[in-house]
Amino acid sequence: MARRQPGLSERHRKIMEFLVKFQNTNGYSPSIRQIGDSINVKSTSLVDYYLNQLQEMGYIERADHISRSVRVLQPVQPGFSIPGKVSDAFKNASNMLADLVSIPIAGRIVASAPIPMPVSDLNYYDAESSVDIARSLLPAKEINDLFALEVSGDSMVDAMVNDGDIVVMKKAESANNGEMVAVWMDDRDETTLKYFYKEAGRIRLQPANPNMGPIYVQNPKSLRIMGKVVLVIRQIKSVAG
Amino acid sequence: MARRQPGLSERHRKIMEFLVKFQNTNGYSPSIRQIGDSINVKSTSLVDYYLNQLQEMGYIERADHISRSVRVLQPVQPGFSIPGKVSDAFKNASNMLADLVSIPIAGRIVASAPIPMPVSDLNYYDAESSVDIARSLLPAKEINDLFALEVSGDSMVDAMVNDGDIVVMKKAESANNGEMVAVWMDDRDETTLKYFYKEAGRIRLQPANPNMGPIYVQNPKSLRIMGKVVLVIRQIKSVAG
DNA sequence: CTTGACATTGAACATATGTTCGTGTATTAT
DNA sequence: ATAATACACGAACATATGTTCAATGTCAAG
Repeated sequence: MARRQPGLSERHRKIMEFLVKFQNTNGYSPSIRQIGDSINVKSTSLVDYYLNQLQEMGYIERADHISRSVRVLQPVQPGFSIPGKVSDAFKNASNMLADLVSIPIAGRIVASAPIPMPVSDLNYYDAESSVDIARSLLPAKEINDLFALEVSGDSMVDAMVNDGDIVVMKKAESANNGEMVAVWMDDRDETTLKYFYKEAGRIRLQPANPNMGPIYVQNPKSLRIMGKVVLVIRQIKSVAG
Repeated sequence: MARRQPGLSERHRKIMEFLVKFQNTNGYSPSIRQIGDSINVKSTSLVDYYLNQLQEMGYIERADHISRSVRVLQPVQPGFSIPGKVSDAFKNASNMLADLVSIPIAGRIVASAPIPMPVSDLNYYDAESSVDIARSLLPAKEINDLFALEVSGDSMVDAMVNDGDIVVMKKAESANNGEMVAVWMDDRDETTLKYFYKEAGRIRLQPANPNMGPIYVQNPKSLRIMGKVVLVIRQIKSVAG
């Protein structure tokens, strides 16, 4: 069977090069078909195929169903590798541009109420307030579906989260083992932040604070996952008891 | 007949602001309808109308019939307008410099050892490792003397700081009441993070966790303040018990 | 040679998105 | 008031653009 070489093929490189060039020239990204033209491929599906690969390899990022949403994350070194200085400069240039991500603060998170979700699926942008985060602090991909909440009250201390902290989360309705999630528990009528573990016949919610015991939930339906926690930020502003 | 005010209306400003923000967040431009949403306008034609005006005034540029092709040419200054050159300089300066601050990670912070301080006073910029922080997250002034430490072990849980967290601190040998400091306590032989309060005849060290009691230190000399804590960052990487 | 993973094609499809147009409502100069 | 201009709405439209699928080609390992 045919094996694919690891890394980038010639086509991959050409696409990356084209993306950068096009973006540089026009200020926006090319469409699938335009990318196809650049490598003499007439079928859009093949381009899609390549783009998916590039995305999986972390070179680009794109938003589903959104026109011209391809972004170059990682510049590709042309052909061979270029000695240090030059490629460093390259890298910096691209860093400068893409490094800040602005995340809307959707509201406050309190133990006694479900968490507010950003209005509509879209990245709604009602000024309001937002936090700027360096992209390097975020888990690489998927900058979409991120939103932030400000923690209100001391009820999350067992999650190692304090009053005033800012929690950056990603929208989600399910979670994998070991991920920290914001969940609403029907039977307790409260929202908490816990590490999520699906075990035989039950779900274990483990507090971040290693000194505290887990909570077990037998009925998965009494649990509503609101999102995955991605980042917690605490700005010390000289306060506290 | 109705005359239009020269310059930008409130809506124009909002649109410009939205364009920049959206572009910053998503890496591509918004669609006409998304722009509409941002200013609570349901008709796409009106947005088109505004965009044409902005284009004529030279603030943006767009390509006919091409999705999400709006580019911001000239940033809008809040309030009044600043003459050309100056605002250009402004733009560049604020974009390139003001946004990101790179802070060196000086080492690890453990309860059982004094904290490592950055070599030499200079903000040495030697690869090693560093964290990028949006300037907006830092207490405005004095970006100098900042350094970061990675927390090792669970010994800081009563400071609401967990294993793996990154603590950004500012060099200091004294502190004001209410500031969170990293201190080395001679008699206990350990480093901790606590809120600092100088009281009559003693010093009170208050843990961040509101459920825990303070520590009192009678002899100020047995206490060495290493720095003030400015920011705590926790990246959730899907782990834990 | 056969097989199965990879590569490619072309076409159909769904919808996201810019454009146009007819109409309606303010605002203000004359 | 009248008229001209600016602002606003929403629907209809055309098409630009991403997605999907079935079919076919390719090539190296078994």
